[in-house]
Amino acid sequence: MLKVYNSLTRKKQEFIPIEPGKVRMYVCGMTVYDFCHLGHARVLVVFDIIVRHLRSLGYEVTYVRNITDIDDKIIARARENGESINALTERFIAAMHEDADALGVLRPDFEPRATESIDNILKMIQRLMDKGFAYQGSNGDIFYSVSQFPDYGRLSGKRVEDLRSGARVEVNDAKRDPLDFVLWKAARPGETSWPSAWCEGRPGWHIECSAMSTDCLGVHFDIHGGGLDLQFPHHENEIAQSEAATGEPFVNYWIHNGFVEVNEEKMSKSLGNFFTVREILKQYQPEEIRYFILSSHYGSPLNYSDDNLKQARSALQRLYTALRESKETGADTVHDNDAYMQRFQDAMNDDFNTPEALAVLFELTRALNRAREQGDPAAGGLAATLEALGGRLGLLQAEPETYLRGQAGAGGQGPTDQEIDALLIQRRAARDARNWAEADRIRALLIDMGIELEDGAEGTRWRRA
RNA sequence: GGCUGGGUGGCAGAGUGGUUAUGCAGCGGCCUGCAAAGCCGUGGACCUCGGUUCGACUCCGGGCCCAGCCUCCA
Repeated sequence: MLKVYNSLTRKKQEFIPIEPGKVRMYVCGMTVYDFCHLGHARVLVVFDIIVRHLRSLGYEVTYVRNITDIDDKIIARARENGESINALTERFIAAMHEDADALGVLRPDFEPRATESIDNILKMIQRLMDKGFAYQGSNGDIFYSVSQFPDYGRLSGKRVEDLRSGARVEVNDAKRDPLDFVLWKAARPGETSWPSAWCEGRPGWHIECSAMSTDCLGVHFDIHGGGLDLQFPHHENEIAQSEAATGEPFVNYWIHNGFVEVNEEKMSKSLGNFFTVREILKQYQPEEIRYFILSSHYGSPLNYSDDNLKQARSALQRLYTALRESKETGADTVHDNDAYMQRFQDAMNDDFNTPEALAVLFELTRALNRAREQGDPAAGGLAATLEALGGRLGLLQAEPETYLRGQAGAGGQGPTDQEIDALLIQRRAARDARNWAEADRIRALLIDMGIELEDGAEGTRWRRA
């Protein structure tokens, strides 16, 4: 039985889809004006494994992840760069896809863009106007009237009165209530805009997700996800808009992933303490980033540090080393590994507990190494199980030797494979001559270059540490 | 100030009312020319103060501390 922590109820609950056997899921994606940083990578990877797990349970999943390709920051950045909005967003959409692909993130089934959803957005705003949930402010903007929606604040656990008295809300005379938010923003001269019944303008941020999600998935769907920072106000506003417009419940399960932190502080653009995926990829292999993300529960903070990435690397090396040895052993007898499969499944069913699932992988690895050393033919089956379960997390799908010899860590420096092979031939000669001093000298040389050796029965193997 | 989540061994990170998490690092052993990898064994923890209980790291209450949201942010 799958259990999911639902932000709406603040409880772990049994997951029951609206339509048996099917899951409809929407995740807030990127605003494309810059490269993805680790925080974005976490969203991509976390919901990727959620989709993978749901599918492994046999659900037919429709996964939608939107792209916000029009907003204030995009407009500002395009202006700074002196390029068109379209050129800017296309560039960063392509970059995002590259990063996601590198991290082994499966593409969503639909990837709607705000600028391609204007009709739906306008229709929804019109419905909100018709039903009295929206009004035009004195500046021409269309606002959502929060006081019309009694449930406002349920998702984020906030009370409307508290929000008003907190009043860190921007002062805007055009609004009737400081809590009201923009649905349609009147365009200033020269800004990208679309015609509407009210004025030339562009969509507010929150409405696009309401329009795109209900368009792709229907007015009522199963899962809505995103970073914890979207819980309020973005997701709160989505609920208010969607439920007011459709008169139906919007979403059954809200899933929010925790932040990536740096030195115990949220990684964010405004703090400037972020690391982009491509920066990190200069130092680490993509799978190491993926492992790092999965090594903590999706809802917990994830502290970014070089040390933690290194730990991810060590862990992956252990897993791949076991796989490499066993593949070469070649044994592939059937073995009853149901216990491991079951424990893995149980872990994932418990609110996608990836650290627990990884622990199962390591226990499997120990069993595998032991079996192999003892010449137990069960090794082949254990290796196959390890690879299969790793695959459910999007891990361990590379050729072990390819991973272990890695290209990263090099970051452009470091010896080439040819240089390494040349040194290994020299060392081999020294060893054959029992010239241990020379052999050890060459080994030390390689270690200095970040290459570790393993002398085995069938020769010497190496990997990049 | 309001609200949310959290404080676990050297580090990372799960979990449980009474039994080994797991990985890295450490220590001892096996293996190895020596290493590495691997295997076997091993030390080490549950912020604090009360309460409930035969028994709490795990449940309840107070305190302290941390992060986050309340403004754009994954």
